[in-house]
Amino acid sequence: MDRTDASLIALRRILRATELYGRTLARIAGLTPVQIRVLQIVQMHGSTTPKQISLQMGVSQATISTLLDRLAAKAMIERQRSDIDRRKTNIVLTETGRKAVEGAPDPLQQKYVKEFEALADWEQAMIVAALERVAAMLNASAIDASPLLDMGEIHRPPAPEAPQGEP
Amino acid sequence: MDRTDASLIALRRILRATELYGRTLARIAGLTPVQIRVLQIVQMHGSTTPKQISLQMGVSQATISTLLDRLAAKAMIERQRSDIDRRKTNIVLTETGRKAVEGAPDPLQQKYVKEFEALADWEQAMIVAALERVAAMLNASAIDASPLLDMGEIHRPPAPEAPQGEP
DNA sequence: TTTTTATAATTCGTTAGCCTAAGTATATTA
DNA sequence: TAATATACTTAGGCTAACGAATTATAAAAA
Repeated sequence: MDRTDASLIALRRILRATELYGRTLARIAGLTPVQIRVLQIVQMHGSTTPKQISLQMGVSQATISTLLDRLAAKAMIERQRSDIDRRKTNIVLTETGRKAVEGAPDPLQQKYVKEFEALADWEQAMIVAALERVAAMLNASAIDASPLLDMGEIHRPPAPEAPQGEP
Repeated sequence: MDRTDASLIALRRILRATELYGRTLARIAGLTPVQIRVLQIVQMHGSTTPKQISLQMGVSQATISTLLDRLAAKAMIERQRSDIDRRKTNIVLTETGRKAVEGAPDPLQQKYVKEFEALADWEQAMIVAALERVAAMLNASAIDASPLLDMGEIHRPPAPEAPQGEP
């Protein structure tokens, strides 16, 4: 079989696995995959604005707005009007939200990390190199990658109280 | 940085890139990503049933039913009651549908193939090996891979008229 | 053969996610 | 100060997904 095909097939299997598994896990957590993602983003910043979230997720501000409505209704997040620039709203996790996001297993994390860490050193290195190559190829055009870089650092210590963007 | 983190970050970038890019391309084609996926599945089988499609996509039959409604409304597919088992409905592409799915660039294919094929031989081999390893790790539990394997074979010749499943 | 159970597909009602357009409040700049 | 830009929300409309109920048909059991 052609190598291009082989790589595409593997990629598709990866996409499919994460998608299906993400749905399942989200149901368990009582949240949707997207909602979990929002919570994760908020947590990793400690505090963010809707604008920031929408940029990071690649959806419109309006979408985030309603999404935040739902999360607020579940008491997962709180909106706090910024004092510096009163157009802005700081989004922070509530205690409930913090617990939810920490309890909610990350689709990738959960299923993958354990096995990855059991691999031989050279194999880990190879996989990282290959994945990064692929990501670079897919990202080659215009899609901004930097905000996502943060998303890996999930075992970062709980975010501090101090909101960012308002030094 | 930790290698596990590095691999997770790369994976996430891959997921994000395909998701965002898929949306864009779908809009161009006048179809949603999911609709394109359904058309691809139908094309590759030549003819399938809603049940089959739902299994392959991992969604419920009900979802497929409404999805097919929309595709039928756009004259992309046709429903044909099976003569063998009259509970079943065979889904076939119309001429319009065939053109749409062949014209609609596959999100992954389009963006990725060109660069992949420009890589050195050893690098291609390494990437395939790594991706397959990752896919295997993510799939470790029971998600069937076989139907998906087909999805890579997109440059297969146009499906024949003869419906499958009804020899 | 008749009854029961299983399967395939659809319909209905609901929820989530996403978009665009329009509106409000606040900043910035000319 | 007036014009413009930015941040967010609201409203309306679509797609996608689900579970439950329904209909038609097939297969198995009595």
